[in-house]
Amino acid sequence: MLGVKLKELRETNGMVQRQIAALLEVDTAFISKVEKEEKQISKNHISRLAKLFKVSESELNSFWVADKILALIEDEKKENIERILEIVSVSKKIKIK
Amino acid sequence: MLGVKLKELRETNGMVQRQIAALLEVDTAFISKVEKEEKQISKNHISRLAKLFKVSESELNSFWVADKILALIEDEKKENIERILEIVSVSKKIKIK
DNA sequence: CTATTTTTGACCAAATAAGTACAAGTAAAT
DNA sequence: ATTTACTTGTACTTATTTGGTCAAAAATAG
Repeated sequence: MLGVKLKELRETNGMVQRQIAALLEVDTAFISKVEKEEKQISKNHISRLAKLFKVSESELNSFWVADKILALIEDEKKENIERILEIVSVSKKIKIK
Repeated sequence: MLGVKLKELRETNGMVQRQIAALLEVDTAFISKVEKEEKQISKNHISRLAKLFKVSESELNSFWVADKILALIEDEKKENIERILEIVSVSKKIKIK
């Protein structure tokens, strides 16, 4: 989710992975894996990326957390996921669209 | 969530922590912390607990995963949690009650 | 062709999470 | 009142995960 989004943002801004890597002070190989959703960036990179691409930091952050959740539930059956999200939303008193 | 549930199950079955600890082959102190939600049991203990208490394994498992998710989102603002769960449910094509 | 960008796989270090050790506390039973 | 069974707090160890590197291979562009 976030990886693909970051790749889109990078490309619409006409940048190459090396430039993103330089900004975050990480290896380009790592950026490649992030964009292919093989690895996740650490949370503290998000604000820099949001500033770079001029997008909402909390929106990027929401995708970051969503990715973590998706990793947690990836082996669960659909019916169980429904139940899990119900437990979470009830516990947090939240209604989901 | 799960810790409290396990404590209730243990008590309605008239058992003490030491017995649960013996079943899972862990320290009794650890069980105490699990019930106080200070630690989480590892996922592979769940089937043994489900059998012991004769409850649905997938229901216990759902609470286990929900606990993980709750830990992930505990610092997020309510509005962001709504957004995050929306992203997850859309991505998994799920409708939440 | 060759130079640059992206991808891959094996590996590593630091952080986090699961679990332990043990002392000390509580409550009940004898 | 003291033994016994059970629970909790703090601090420690161990296992697992995760964020990241390095070198080399594969695409892509010029």
